Amino acid sequence: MAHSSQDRSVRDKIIDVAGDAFGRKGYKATTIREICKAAGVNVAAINYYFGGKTELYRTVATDLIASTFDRYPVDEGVDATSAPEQRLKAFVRGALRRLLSPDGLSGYPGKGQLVVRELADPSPFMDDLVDAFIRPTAAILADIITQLLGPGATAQMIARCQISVIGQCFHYAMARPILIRLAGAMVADESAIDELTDHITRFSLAGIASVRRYLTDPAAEPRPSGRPNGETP
Amino acid sequence: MAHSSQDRSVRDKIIDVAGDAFGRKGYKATTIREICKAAGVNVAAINYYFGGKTELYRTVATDLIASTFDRYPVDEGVDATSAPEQRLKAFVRGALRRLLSPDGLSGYPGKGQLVVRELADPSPFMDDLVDAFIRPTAAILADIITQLLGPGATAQMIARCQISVIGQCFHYAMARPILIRLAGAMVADESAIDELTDHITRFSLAGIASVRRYLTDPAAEPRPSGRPNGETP
DNA sequence: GTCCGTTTTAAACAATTGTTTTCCACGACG
DNA sequence: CGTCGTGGAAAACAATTGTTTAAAACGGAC
Repeated sequence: MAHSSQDRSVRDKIIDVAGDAFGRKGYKATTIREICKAAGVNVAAINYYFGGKTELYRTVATDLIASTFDRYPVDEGVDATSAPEQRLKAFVRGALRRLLSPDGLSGYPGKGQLVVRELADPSPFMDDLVDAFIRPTAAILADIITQLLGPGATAQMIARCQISVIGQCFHYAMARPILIRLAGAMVADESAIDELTDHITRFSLAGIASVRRYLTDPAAEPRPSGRPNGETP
Repeated sequence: MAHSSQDRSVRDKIIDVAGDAFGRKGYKATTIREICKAAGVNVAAINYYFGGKTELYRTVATDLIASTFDRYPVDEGVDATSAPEQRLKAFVRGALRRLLSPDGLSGYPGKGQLVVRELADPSPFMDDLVDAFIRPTAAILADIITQLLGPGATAQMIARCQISVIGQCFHYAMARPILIRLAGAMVADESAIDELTDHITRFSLAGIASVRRYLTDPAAEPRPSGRPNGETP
């Protein structure tokens, strides 16, 4: 029987190396010879173990996303009975961890870029990934925002707030090449992620509250930002 | 003398077709034979007119971004003397137009995807593009946000608010494959862009105001969102 | 009409790609 | 010992790549 016992070392080594290569250069630009050279195995090994380059990529991508969601759960232990503000904060922190942690989905340079590439150039099995990981995650965020917006919120309002929240998180991962050029190296240790979490949560809670006010009273548009010194004329 | 008069038709045809191809499949996966076939020219034409595949790509990418920024200016005619709220709204609308307009930077499917790819896999000349287009744009947004935050805002605060604003805009372009799968087809006509502009501006003005309040009084954290019925106990 | 530079064409080129085939090593089991 | 099957290695394979070459077609100037 094939693929037993210590095959794992070879198989896993290939997956590990391939993740880095696919992440750094993309599917098409990555050659199996380059992967095999880095992994110290023969070119035939990939067809032997995975059946082809395409299947190897599917394995790598699925493994990477699954393990990342496993390591950084969506709700971070804050369940649906908590206050929505707490849940939002946990959600944001989880998203940032998945995206920005050195071992996460946008680790740079390396396998994390694979997810960004997947967005720019979806694989044939993008639908499976969306169903398995994105859709449940989006549902949780929708639930949180629905609570924050209160009754009367339209589906469109909820969707837009969802994107406003998740877009802030994603941008750090998606636009990393730009951000690095604009502001220098990005650090993503635990404390940096915590600070970003605070900012995005604060920003988003206020944004959602503003949308809620608009929902309640569409006539009253937000005032020109709070006065610096709280004197009211 | 080379490249005179009606060369433009051939050259422009190649640029047009190549933009679509590079956008749809990426640089590496796009073959010059495929471009030439679609353009109805010989394979040698690309080396003749552009000097090679790489230079063709550089031409296509630069042309695309430059023409888009030309068509949709950053400030949309609202200059630095206007109220920062107005300027922010104009900035957001401009960004959304550049990104989402059918002839814009993320037209789908087609040449627009090229910009998203550029972020996932920066070309050697990404630096030039950042200097020419991104940096000035970011500076304008930074100026607006600085005004909104008032005196005392740190560079880090400004930068984070910048990303919070632009991240909301970019997400519609970057995550389009996901958004389509989650919510169905995306429309991006003028009225849809206007509605998005209103949402993002409202959301962001409240977010920035909240950061400003935190700047003034770090102890007072935002309350758990406004009460549905304005009764105060 | 003739000439000359420009443009276009078809063919060939060398390099690289993913995949397949063929062969060798080696340990288990009868 | 012999046999067989599994895991791995080199080589060969067919297809495709970007690029170059060399010759033909074109179009105005004189």
